[in-house]
Amino acid sequence: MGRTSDANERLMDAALDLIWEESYGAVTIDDICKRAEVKKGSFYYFFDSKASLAVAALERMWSEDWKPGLDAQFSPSINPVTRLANYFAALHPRQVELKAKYGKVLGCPVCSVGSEVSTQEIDLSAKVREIMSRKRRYYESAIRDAIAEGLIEPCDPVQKTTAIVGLIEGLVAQARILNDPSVLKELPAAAFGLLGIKVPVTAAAPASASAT
Amino acid sequence: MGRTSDANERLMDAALDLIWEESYGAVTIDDICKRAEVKKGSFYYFFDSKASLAVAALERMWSEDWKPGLDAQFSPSINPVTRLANYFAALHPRQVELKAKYGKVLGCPVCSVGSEVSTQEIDLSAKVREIMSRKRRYYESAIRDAIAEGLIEPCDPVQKTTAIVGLIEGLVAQARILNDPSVLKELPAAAFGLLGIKVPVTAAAPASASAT
DNA sequence: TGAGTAGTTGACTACTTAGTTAGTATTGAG
DNA sequence: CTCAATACTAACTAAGTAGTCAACTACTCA
Repeated sequence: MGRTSDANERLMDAALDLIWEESYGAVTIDDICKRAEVKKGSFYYFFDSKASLAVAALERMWSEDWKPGLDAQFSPSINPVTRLANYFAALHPRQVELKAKYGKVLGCPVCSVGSEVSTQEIDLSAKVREIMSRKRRYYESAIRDAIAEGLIEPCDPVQKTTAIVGLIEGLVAQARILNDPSVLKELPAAAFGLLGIKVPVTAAAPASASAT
Repeated sequence: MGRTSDANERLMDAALDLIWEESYGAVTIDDICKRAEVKKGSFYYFFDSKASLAVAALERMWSEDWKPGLDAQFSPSINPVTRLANYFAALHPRQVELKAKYGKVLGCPVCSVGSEVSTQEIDLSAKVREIMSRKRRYYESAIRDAIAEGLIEPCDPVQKTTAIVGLIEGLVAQARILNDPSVLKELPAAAFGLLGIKVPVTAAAPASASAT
């Protein structure tokens, strides 16, 4: 039934890259079309606006890139403290890699876009909140398991997760602003301090995830 | 000698407000001129570009609003742990107040702008880094004093400050994204956990600062 | 095979934006 | 009072921007 195309995927990829490299507001529909090698008429064939493209692009990023990696890293088969330790330890090399590839520390596209558009673009910020909430569940579940197994001292896992998310986001944002991934080296120790663990369990798994 | 004016100050105030309420990229020079009731010709009489106006506006915000408040709150005459406790405790009511005034949680303009423009606008992001670095010194000094006075366990104050800054920024950003100041209620406990203090010294001073 | 459908295109409009300029108004110092 | 420094303005240009559309193309499946 008719012609096939991957132009919509090229558009989502181009949009995500550009928004990540620059910012949501700095990227125009023309820029996205140019990078995706798609004419503007085709853009409007697939999407209503830059905001709706961004919503689709973020959802795609979640399901294609983030979710699979997080499912593996936060597998309940892994010791909950190890899950967290591996995840925290992976953030620094990840941003180093991004800096090597793009010349800049790019941080987290979801948080950057979220902070930028939260007072406008309601559909897009709803999607950002949705993705952040999905990601939160991995941390929260690990923290809950750690408490149940007596690996960390009892606490409210919801509050602890909020603090952990804040710490991660904040350090990642700092790394972007300073264009310096090294602040993320503090993350494992700081996060474990926050969780009330003195000696972090040193990572055993291969690490290297694509999330954030 | 010649005509006097406060148009440049009106422009800086308008720019800061608009950028804070929306974002750097979403605000145009025309918007700023309209809010400041200044014609565009006058804008270009005082400033070269939106970026140079933003640099001036941030510097003005620092010297007029932030510095005086921080100097008072972080006075060396105050117990260092109390300095931090009061500061942490003030962030939640501050964002509540902003939400009441503007209808939205606005977060921190410096961090938001910094994250948005860090990969472009080099002068503006240099100014952001400068202001963040100035603010950092207040925390760092309090942490150093607290260590010296044996109020918190010995640690590297530079690393601890990085973690504290990350936690604050991250929670403030979350509050903006969720349009909900209540995540900041976690800040004092989380920050003290990070610093290795079990029972935060309850605030004694009047609180209410304008910073962040 | 051919017919309908999914996708593509370039040229178009209407509008917004940054930035310029030539001339005008206001002020304080002398 | 006056004149030179400072500030202001309306009207302008050139470029960019979102969004539209009618005609076109190539694919798939019946």
